[in-house]
Amino acid sequence: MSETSKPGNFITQIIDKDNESGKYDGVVMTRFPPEPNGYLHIGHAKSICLNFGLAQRFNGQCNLRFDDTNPEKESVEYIESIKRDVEWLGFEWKDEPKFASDYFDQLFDFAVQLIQAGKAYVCELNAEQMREYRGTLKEPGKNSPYRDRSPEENLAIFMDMKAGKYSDGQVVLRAKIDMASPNINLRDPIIYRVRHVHHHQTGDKWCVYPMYDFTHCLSDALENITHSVCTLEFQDHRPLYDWVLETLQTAHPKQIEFARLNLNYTVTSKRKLKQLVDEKHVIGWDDPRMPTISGLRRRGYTPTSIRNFCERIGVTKSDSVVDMGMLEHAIREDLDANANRAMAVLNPIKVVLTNYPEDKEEIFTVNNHPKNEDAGTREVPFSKTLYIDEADFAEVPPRKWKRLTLEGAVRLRGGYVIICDEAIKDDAGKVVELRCRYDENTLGVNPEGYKPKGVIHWVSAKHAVDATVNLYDRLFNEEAPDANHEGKSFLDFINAESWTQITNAKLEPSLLTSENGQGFQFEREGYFCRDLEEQGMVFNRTVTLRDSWAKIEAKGK
RNA sequence: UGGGGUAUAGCCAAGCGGUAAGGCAACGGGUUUUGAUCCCGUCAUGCGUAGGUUCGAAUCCUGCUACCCCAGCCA
Repeated sequence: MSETSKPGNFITQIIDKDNESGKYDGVVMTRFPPEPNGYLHIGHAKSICLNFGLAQRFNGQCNLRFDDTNPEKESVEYIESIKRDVEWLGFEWKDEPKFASDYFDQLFDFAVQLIQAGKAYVCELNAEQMREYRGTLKEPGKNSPYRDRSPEENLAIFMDMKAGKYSDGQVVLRAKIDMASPNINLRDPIIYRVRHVHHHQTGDKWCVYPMYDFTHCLSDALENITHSVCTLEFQDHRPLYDWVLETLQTAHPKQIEFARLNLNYTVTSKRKLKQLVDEKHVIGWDDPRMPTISGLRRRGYTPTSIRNFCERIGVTKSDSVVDMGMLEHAIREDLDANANRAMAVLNPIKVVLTNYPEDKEEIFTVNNHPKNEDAGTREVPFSKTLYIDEADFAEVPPRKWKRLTLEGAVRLRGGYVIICDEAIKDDAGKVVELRCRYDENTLGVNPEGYKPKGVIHWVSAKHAVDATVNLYDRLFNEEAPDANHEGKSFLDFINAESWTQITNAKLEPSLLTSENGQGFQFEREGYFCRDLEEQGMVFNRTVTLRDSWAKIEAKGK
């Protein structure tokens, strides 16, 4: 049995069985094999956690392998981002990253072997003819007229293909399997095509490139992978995976498929994410609203939270849609336990303490974390003029209101109790300033026989640090933006309010020394992180706090 | 009768013939200088459906239904 307390899944059960039968001598080898044609997203995180997690659990190792057989769509930018994201998630791949293109020579030799064994042939049908000959889902295909060429002739042409004597699309190499197979993948699948394009790793060495089905299984075999874990849509490819390895008599990893991650209120398809970037619906792959690893990182998600999330959603073969609330829970859980608290006023309104001396200043020492004393304390300056949030004052308070109101008292977090005497309004009737009194006997203690119901956050006006704060919300206002909505594309469901920028937020001065990427809880507001890229005071809202007041308020109406 | 898969609560998910774990969400209540956290409690006589086998079935058998994937020289 596996030696870990972490919950298993159907794959760990399979490996447990393999180990019991001594099938792999107990040495488990997995791999994470992205094509470098985009940035990694939360769905990849599931696969990464699974593959690297399996290796850890069974004292094995996991390779990072770039499945780079279609160079037109790929780039080194993507390769670099993928390495960075896997590392950031906290995983270590075995040795150097691998590339399917590292094996192009060997793959070519394997193809030659197939030709010599009469198991592959060069076909000159064009794409359209190929489709016709393939048959349909319900009807068998028919043999290509080129199917019975001699191995000698096939080999000669294949060599010419490699030598560049054919143009793109003119000829392909096909495995000779069964055109009548009910599994379309077995109807003489193409294993090599001619593509006169530059490759980011091999340059201009090749003008023939192997297809996924031929490459993947052999790459796995060459790397001595024991368990090749992939997503459900490859189930139908497994017979082909097995056919290639059996025919070529190589090592034979076991392909196991699991259900890919779907999250509601977002999209997790590289194609759609790329479209969002290319058409500038977002500012880039790392836009904090994107479900990409880099977007989540910039949003303030931690590696721990993403790993916990992946562990919690489980691994099965049933299609499912995980609630975004699960992901949000994971980051709240981590940040609540580990992020320092700070005060930030997002929509400031001025408060003047009429009975507080004009030039007086005090410094309050405040705990950085309500439970974790090791987090230490910080100093928060106090003075006669403060900012509080607009939302924390109501001239006519609703039912169950606990915040500031005319003639009402409220505690300033970490400071005094204040009472509001007057609300000054502008010509439009909007409250622009509050005149309040403070109770000098309430610092750290409650007034005799009385306890204010509410506590609000604040910042000393004189000491406040101006900041830009980005408030993010879900990118789509439809649960299943990719589902079939007649005549509508997922772009039609982009949430216009997914990004709100506040440029006049007031922060407590301790935040001046924060670092890029550092996460905080702005008390009573949510979790925020200092933006990774911007040099100034720019904070991104990672996620709001749970808000039971919103529910009470909604009920009252 | 193309082939391959999957069905357990609003969502995710354990379960592997012995009488439905856990998490998220939701809903009550308690603590609280964050309407946060935390704590306590409620939430499937029911496992897609209809039969069958069995002392006993979510688990085994049979039939049905729904949903997902496959006809790229993409992965």
